[in-house]
Amino acid sequence: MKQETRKDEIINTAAKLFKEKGYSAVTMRDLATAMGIKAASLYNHINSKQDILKAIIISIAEEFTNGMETIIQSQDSSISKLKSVVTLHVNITANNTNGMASLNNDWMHLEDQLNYYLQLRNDYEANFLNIIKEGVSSLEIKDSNPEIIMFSMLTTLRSLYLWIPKKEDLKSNDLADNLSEVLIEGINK
Amino acid sequence: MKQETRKDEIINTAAKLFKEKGYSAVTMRDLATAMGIKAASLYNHINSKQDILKAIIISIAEEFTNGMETIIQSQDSSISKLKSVVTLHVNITANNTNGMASLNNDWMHLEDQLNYYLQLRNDYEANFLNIIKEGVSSLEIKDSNPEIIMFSMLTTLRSLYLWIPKKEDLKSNDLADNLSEVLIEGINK
DNA sequence: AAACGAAACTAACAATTGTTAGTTTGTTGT
DNA sequence: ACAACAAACTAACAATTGTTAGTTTCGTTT
Repeated sequence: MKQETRKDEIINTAAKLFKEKGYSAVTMRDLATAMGIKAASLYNHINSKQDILKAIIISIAEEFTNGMETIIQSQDSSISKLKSVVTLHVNITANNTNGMASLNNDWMHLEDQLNYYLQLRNDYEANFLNIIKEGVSSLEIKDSNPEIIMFSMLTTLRSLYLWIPKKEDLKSNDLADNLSEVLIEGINK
Repeated sequence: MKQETRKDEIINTAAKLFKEKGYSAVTMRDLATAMGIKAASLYNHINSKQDILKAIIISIAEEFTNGMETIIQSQDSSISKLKSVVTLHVNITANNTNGMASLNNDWMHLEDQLNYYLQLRNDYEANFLNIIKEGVSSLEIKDSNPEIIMFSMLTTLRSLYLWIPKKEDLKSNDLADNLSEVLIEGINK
């Protein structure tokens, strides 16, 4: 663990506030109050409000990109790859619940980095969809509409940030296993 | 179809803008420009920005409450009830895609009506969970964690507003059927 | 023609926004 | 004791916010 700088504290506090009210509704004075300082003091550590959002979102988006890269390069079966994707989401979300809220809800308020973010997201979804299509080809996965399958899985995974904090008792591994079971095997007996 | 009043036009336009940038980031001047008038003119038709949000969210929330009421009073099997819930979400979302975005993302900016909204949502989720638990009891549904099942289904259904506009070709009935299949039967062959 | 009402307008307001400039405080290493 | 530096402060700014007051426009009804 690297030691947390004052800048990191600000970014983490901001992520928490952004989760509660969204980027636009959080003022620099709100953030300063939460830090126990005055708004102007924040600028000793950060360049702008926008820079905070950028720091929160882009780092997580790149984590997903890197994780997906590893998964598609593996020689696992499609089902096994999908389970890895579930684990990837559970792990990243468990490590940065608040940041995931910004990624999900405030990405459209990115300015300079918006196109870069969208490119990462599009690539990620294309890779996700490919895993499913390969699974259909290799007869591992039912021949349903692959986009519906991806949509269903991805939206569930994207909403984990809302759910993980309520279930602290449930270990990450257990959650990933249970989720994989529900998403892949279904619920019908 | 009742004929659309000017007030309705404003509310619908607002819902569209709220979907794109969120309630807090949309100004009354943005809304006025989208309507082709000046900001002050909006107040001939609505009382406040907050009232617009209220009008969007509460009516949809009550639609869900009423729909759920009908479902739990039926004598259908648990699986059949779940399929009805899927259909309920698909229909309401298809009818008011933009409003669903506000319901999902901007409910926390409700002021006077926040507690009422939260009560409706809690009751809805409790009913949803009960259907699943009854299905487990009656051996219709696998004995997985019922909360994980609900979480997975509900977050997928809540995200439909993002997805339906992209798939105009897919008919509502087909979408509901496909989604039920994926959510209930799983994807594993 | 007169009156009415719906719906737009101009002009302004008080409050809040993100941010900057310049200054003070307190700790740390020499 | 002193210099250096990180990190806080006060005070202010220009722009933007939701909203109000009062007025004008114009088609419909009397």
